[in-house]
Amino acid sequence: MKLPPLNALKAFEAAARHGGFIAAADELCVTRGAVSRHVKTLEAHVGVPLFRRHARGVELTEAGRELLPVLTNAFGQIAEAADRLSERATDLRIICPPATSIRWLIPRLEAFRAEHPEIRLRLTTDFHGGDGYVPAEYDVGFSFEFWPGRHPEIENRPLFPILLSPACAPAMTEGEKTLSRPQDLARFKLLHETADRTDWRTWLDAFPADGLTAASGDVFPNLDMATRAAVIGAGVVMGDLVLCREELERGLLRLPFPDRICRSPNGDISLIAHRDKWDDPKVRVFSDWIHAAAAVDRKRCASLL
Amino acid sequence: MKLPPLNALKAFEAAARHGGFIAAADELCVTRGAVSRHVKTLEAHVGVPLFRRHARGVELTEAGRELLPVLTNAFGQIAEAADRLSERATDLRIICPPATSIRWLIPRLEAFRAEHPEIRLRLTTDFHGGDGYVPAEYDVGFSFEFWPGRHPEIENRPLFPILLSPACAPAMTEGEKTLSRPQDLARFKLLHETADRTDWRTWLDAFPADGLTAASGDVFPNLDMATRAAVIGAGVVMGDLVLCREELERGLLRLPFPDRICRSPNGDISLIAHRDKWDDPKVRVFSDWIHAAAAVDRKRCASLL
DNA sequence: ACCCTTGGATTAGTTTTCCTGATCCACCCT
DNA sequence: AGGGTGGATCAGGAAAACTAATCCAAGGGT
Repeated sequence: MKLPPLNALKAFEAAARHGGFIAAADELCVTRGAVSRHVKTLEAHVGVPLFRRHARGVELTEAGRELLPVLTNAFGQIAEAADRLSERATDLRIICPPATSIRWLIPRLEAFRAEHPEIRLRLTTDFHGGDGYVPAEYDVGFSFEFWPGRHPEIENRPLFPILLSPACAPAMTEGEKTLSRPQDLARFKLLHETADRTDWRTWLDAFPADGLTAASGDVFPNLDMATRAAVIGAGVVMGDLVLCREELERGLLRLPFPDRICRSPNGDISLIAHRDKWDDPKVRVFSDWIHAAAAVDRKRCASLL
Repeated sequence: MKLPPLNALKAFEAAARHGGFIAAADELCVTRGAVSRHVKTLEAHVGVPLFRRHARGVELTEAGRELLPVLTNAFGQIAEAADRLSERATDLRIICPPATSIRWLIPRLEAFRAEHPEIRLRLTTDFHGGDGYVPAEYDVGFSFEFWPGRHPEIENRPLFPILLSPACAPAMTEGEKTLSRPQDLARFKLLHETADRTDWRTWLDAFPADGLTAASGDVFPNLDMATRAAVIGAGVVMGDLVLCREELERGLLRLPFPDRICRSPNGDISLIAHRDKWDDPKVRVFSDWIHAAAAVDRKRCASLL
């Protein structure tokens, strides 16, 4: 199991692949003499000739023909792995859940790209898989501040709070059958961002309403879609005041109970990353930039409570 | 697809596998400083740290953990291929058909081994496959001098002639129903070394006997077994005078027609090898030795005709 | 038959890489 | 606090790889 000189192997592989020493020398940016010597070294090491020399070019021997594919394959795998690693150095891989991504992150990313063109962003808009954020696949993620069972080596840095209050289309708060008291909610469809209905449960825990539970209503795959459903009058969503700010400002959604705002028990929306990742310069740049952007929302939230 | 420095990769692989630079340095027979430098070179090349340095030893980063198995696998494949090539340098791979092997080659090989302990022989006793002698698998082979469809790059070097004459157990040539004239063969079972019965057809072409054809008789997988069947009185084999010489001398077989000896149309038993193989020193040594051994039989044959 | 081109081998001398050995440093363990 | 372990660093020297020039053998073209 003693490995031949690796550079000689590389030279042979190039020569065999090209069918000539000159072409190989060209690829390796050396002279043909260097290739010739490398091949000779390798032949001396394994003890069998790998090329049959003719006046006009070389031809692989049986032994050489056996060796070539192994080397081409091995070097290919190595090059591929090295490339993947290099991508880590330049690319910043981000994972962000749908609503936060489409409503908060993406609108801000263009400015980041303009300021830091040297960092190539690769955003995945999705929930974290069953195992949560995986350091091997993503450099940073957006998630809750608190999450049961999160790996202890993963650190989070809070961005802005999650403020919850029911939100609905303006038409619902007008006319006869208006939505003005919590009890009125029983007459409307509740819109849930998850099947477990934690959104409404949390709010109803903070502000109980007679006989009202979170059990009823329609379920959506994420908060963005539940919010959009509320905009088109399908029901009342448990709005995230940061993420649905635009609809509130444009009058597409209204808060029927603006003094009944509670915070998610999962804490703030946060940047999460493996302990070591924070030392990575591109992660530091991104984190700093994102925190500056989030500071605006954080201040807005403080004025709401 | 630019490959990192290969020696740095090797150093990293050893360090990662051992979990420490000192152990790696030990394996590579260098100092730990050298390993440290190699790893640093590699890290600079791919742009990401591969080890997390602690006061007490190192630990792979996510990136390093991704790279290690690729390298271990790639180097393993290379080492394996290199080993196989090295075996070609020291081993002499021979293929020889059964009768020639057991009756001629093997009895002589022990002497060769004693004279040339530096050459490791690997003998395969079998017929050549459908494609004939394959240079990729065997250095030299024993075969007929002439063989239709043999690759033109394969050269043969004749060893000794194939002399054919019927042979049978002594009892058959004695007593009443004796085997003394060719016509008497009709009363005995013919023993064939192949299903196509070329052995007897060849001899009957040379020495026709009234109404006698090679169509009848028992078939054996090879000449050795057909000859052994003749010794125990199962019938008359078309004996190869070189290969059944021992039985003839010990009186276990007799030639009922000692003046009716013909040569095989396939020419002599020969050493065959790919054109280039003959330049290989160990092939040359073997070939010279075998030809010297065959010269004895060649001379004996000359006196028989 | 001649020359010319092509492609590899060889070699002396230089550049580059690699390694050593010493020293330094950080931390753990007692 | 101090000894021990494991890695980082650096100057100097050994080893390797490379270049450039030259040589050589075999086709191909005229």
